[in-house]
Amino acid sequence: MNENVFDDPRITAVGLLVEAHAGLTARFTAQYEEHGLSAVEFEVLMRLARSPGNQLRMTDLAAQTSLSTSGVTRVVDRMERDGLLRRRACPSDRRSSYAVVTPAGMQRLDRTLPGHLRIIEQWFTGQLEPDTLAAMLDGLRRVRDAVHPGATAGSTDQAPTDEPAAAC
Amino acid sequence: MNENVFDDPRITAVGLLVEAHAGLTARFTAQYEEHGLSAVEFEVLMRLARSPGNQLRMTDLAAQTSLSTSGVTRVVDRMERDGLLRRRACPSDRRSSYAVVTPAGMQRLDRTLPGHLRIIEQWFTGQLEPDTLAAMLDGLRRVRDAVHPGATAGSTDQAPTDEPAAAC
DNA sequence: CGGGGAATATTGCTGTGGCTATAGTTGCTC
DNA sequence: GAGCAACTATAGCCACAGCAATATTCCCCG
Repeated sequence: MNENVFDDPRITAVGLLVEAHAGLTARFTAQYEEHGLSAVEFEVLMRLARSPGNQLRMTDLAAQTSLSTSGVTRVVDRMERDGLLRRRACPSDRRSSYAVVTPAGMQRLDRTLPGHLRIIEQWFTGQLEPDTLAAMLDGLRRVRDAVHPGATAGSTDQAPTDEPAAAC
Repeated sequence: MNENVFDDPRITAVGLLVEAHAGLTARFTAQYEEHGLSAVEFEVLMRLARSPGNQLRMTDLAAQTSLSTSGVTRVVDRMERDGLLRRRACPSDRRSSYAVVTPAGMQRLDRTLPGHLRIIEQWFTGQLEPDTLAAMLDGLRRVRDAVHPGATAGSTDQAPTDEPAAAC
């Protein structure tokens, strides 16, 4: 039934997009692993490094990545074992703990980023105008927020959004 | 060390892109699962449905998706159990077996595609000109081929590329 | 106070997928 | 024709991540 749906050019576009998406994922993953990182580890490292003090509470880290809280627990376990991260208790709330990037972690990230940039340049150069790229990233971000809210700002109703809560 | 790398606008762009990429993946995955499919299951279904006879050898299916051959074995196991696919022995080569989409599988794909198209439209509409989209998809495909060759054509040196080898 | 509900991190269980070994098949060479 | 290398699919073992349950801590309302 419905044998020729795929002659529809829109369906072909879906195929191309899925294929392209898978290809980009594979490319990124390969580049991460050249530097001994998995995709989620890179994501974690980048999120932490973009945060004040290079640290984030476990819950916030989960909200800002594609991981669940239990996933964050285990990734941080591994990365702590590998010396890229360090756990730090929050003195003002003994439930919370912070994941902090170690110097080794920052160094690893620094080593990984140039190749990453190279992929992106090689990918976009001559294909998109900067304005179009900006618009596309905005569109993507909006789509993302519709599904995974709280990625760009603090996620909980507590307020470590600006400052990590005093000495925390 | 190197505390302020992330003030570099290029680094910000990397962050946005990674975030956008993760967001798009999450959006797609959520839509797949609305219809009881995982991302790889959708990929498999689409690949098979785009192939002549709605079928593909296990090896070729692996080459055209982001899965290994053992991964394909297990996904086909599940989808066969769910009635979306069917295994079919190849009479001319008793090593090979085909995965064929069942009517139920085609129906499932047909039900999933409209929502998928809706996401893509909602995502691109007003953001990109058709020419730019085409150029970007081409660029993505080139990047993909550099890492995961053999995705768009037959992958082995045998020749089921045009016709499924006689009665196969 | 103090008790109940919310929040936080972790652990057990399960499902999934990659890598490697394995068994069966094919084709090529001598 | 026999032997051998390549190919195909699968099974075993491992790593990884989500969901649900759990323990601890916090906060608020009485």
